[in-house]
Amino acid sequence: MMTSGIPKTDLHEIVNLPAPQAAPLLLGQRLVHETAEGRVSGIITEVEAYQQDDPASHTFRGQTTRNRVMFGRAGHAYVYFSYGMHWCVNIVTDQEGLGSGVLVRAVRIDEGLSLAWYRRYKEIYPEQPSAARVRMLSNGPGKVTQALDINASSYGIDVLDELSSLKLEYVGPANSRQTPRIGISKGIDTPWRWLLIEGD
DNA sequence: CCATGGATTGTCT
DNA sequence: GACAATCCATGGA
Repeated sequence: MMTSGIPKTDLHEIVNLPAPQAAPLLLGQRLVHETAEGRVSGIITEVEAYQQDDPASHTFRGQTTRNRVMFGRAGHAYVYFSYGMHWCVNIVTDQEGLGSGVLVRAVRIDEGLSLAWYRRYKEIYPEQPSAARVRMLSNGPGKVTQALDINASSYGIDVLDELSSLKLEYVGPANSRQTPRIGISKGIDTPWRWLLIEGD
C-alpha cells in the first residue's frame, strides 16, 4: 500500500477552502472506515460541492437539526438519510458557520473489497468477480455508504483525525473533469460535480 | 443505449 | 402532507 510523503496538513488546507475549490482536490484521496468487521477504504472518484447560497444545498434555508454539522468546523462528516433508504456522506468544508460541504458520490474500493462486496450484495466475494459488478459496487453516494457501512453513527466525526474510525487519507493530486450536479431539481446549471480521470 | 416507476421514511412546510 | 443530494429492475429503441 502506498503512503504519501505529503503532510496531512494538506487535507486541512483543502477542507478549509470553499466547497467548489475543495471538491476537486478531494478526488484521488482515500476515504477509510474501520469497523469491528474490518477496514474498507476507497479512492474518491466523484464529488459534488454544496454551499449555503445554493438552492440545491441542504443548508440553503438555514441551520436545522439534520444539517447542523455542516455549519460546524471543516473536516467533519455530514451524514444524512436520503429517499427513505440510503445514507450519503459529505465532508464539511470552508469556514465555520457557512454551511458548505462536499458530497462523496463515488469511490473505487481500495482495501477490504471482499467485505465491501458482502455488504453490497449479501453474497460471498466470488472467485472471478465481473468487472462490471466491481464498478457498480461503489459508483453512487448510497452505494459508497453501503460498501463502507457509513450511517448515522458516523454523524459529525472528525475525518481529519487519524484516530477516527471514519477518516480521510491524503494520497496526492488528481486530474478531474467537471459537469453539472445530478439528482437535484434546483441549481442544476451550476457545474459543481467533479469526476476523477483515472491516470496511468 | 435511455426512460420510467416503485421502494420507503426522515425532515421540513 | 409533500418531497427528497438514490438505487434497481424493467421495458423499449
